[in-house]
Amino acid sequence: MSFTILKVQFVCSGSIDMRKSREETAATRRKIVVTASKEFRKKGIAETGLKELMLASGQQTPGGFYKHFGSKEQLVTEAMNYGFERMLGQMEASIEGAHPKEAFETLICNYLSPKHRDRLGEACPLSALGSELRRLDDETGVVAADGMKKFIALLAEQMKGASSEQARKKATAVLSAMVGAVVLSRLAKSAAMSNSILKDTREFILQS
Amino acid sequence: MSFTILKVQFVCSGSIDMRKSREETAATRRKIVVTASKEFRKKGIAETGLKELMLASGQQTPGGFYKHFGSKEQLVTEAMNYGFERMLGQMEASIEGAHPKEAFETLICNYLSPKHRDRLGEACPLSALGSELRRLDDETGVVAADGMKKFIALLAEQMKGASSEQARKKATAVLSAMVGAVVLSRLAKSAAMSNSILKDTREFILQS
DNA sequence: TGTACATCAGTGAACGCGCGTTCACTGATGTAC
DNA sequence: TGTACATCAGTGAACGCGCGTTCACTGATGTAC
Repeated sequence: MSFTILKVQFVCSGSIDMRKSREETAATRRKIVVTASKEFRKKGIAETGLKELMLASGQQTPGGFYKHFGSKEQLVTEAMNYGFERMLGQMEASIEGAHPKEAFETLICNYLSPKHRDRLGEACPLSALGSELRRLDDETGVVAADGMKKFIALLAEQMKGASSEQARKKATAVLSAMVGAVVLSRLAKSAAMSNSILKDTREFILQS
Repeated sequence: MSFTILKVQFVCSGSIDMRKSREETAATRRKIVVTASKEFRKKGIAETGLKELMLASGQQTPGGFYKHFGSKEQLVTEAMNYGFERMLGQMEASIEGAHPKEAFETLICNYLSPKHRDRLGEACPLSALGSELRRLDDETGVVAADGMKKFIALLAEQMKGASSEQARKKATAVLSAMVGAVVLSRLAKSAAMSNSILKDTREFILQS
């Protein structure tokens, strides 16, 4: 048996190590995007400060932020992009190999679930940030609009019975109901009301 | 013919009149609530400053704000209350005397219209502020949740064919689709896409 | 492979700015006689 | 009804605070020889 010690690093209380390896730098950048993506969805974009974000990403001070991004706006764009790709990726994974009808039901039931409602950090950006998205800069707006289009396309693909035009129209309305229901369920003041918004909308869509 | 001049007031460039009559004071307060209600919906709550709000309400400085309200939060609560009452009042007025089926269609078509989408200052607070509402203080949250409940009840009333329980369930899902569609239509980057979101959702609801 | 030096990720303090809020002041309104 | 005085809506400047952003500095990493 043989061990090769590539690197031994002692990290003390204060700031010891300065410049990081390229690998570590890339990891830090990724960490910031992922953390931002979650925090923005949880607390809102304007309400999430860069200092807080850097601390949550394992940094000790906010100053290093601008070694990775040109501005907060740029991070918002990247975080939004990551959020949509992550969500769409998970949705695609959840229906891999399933038949269209079953796949459609899986997508709707996962989206309209208490779990999705409650796990804001991992939630769909459309429902988590909905009304805020229209006020972001152009580039981020395009990212959000593209995410929405891809989501509609994913839903439409599971409607093999209908023509592609009919499928797109129904998928559009279904996504509207999904997003609205999750937004409203997070607004409800009682658990019963909140759950029933999800359930009523689920049944409405699946019976249509 | 006789004229009775009750009051002649010369308003010059600077600040001339100090203390206002009770009537004027009440008018100022009302103006602030109405202005806030519109600006919050247009630009977001965190993004709308008190100084800006006071200027838009005809005041010269922000200092007088606290003669009317204890805090910005209190104004948010009142503005939200006003916004919901106004919207629900207009909706009820729009279907006065109509038969249920026709009334239902009128509500859906007005809500899912380009006019409603574009006139943010007069829009439904649920679609204008949607995802922001869940982060407001408790009192405002209750106002929003009550507004949502009243909206569902108004929709349910127009479904005389179904049992009251069935009506409530369908109304809940229909409101979800309405709110979601308007949020998404404001996110779309092309007019065609935006209009089709409204149209597709309108047809989906009315065919259900 | 070993040494000398440039690079640059992260630190920590500072910057200007606009926010919500406070306050001394003003003077017409409203009240008491 | 007329006069004297207290009230208080609105003014305008100031407050502390946290924000996004900048910058001189540090020292391990990565590069050149």
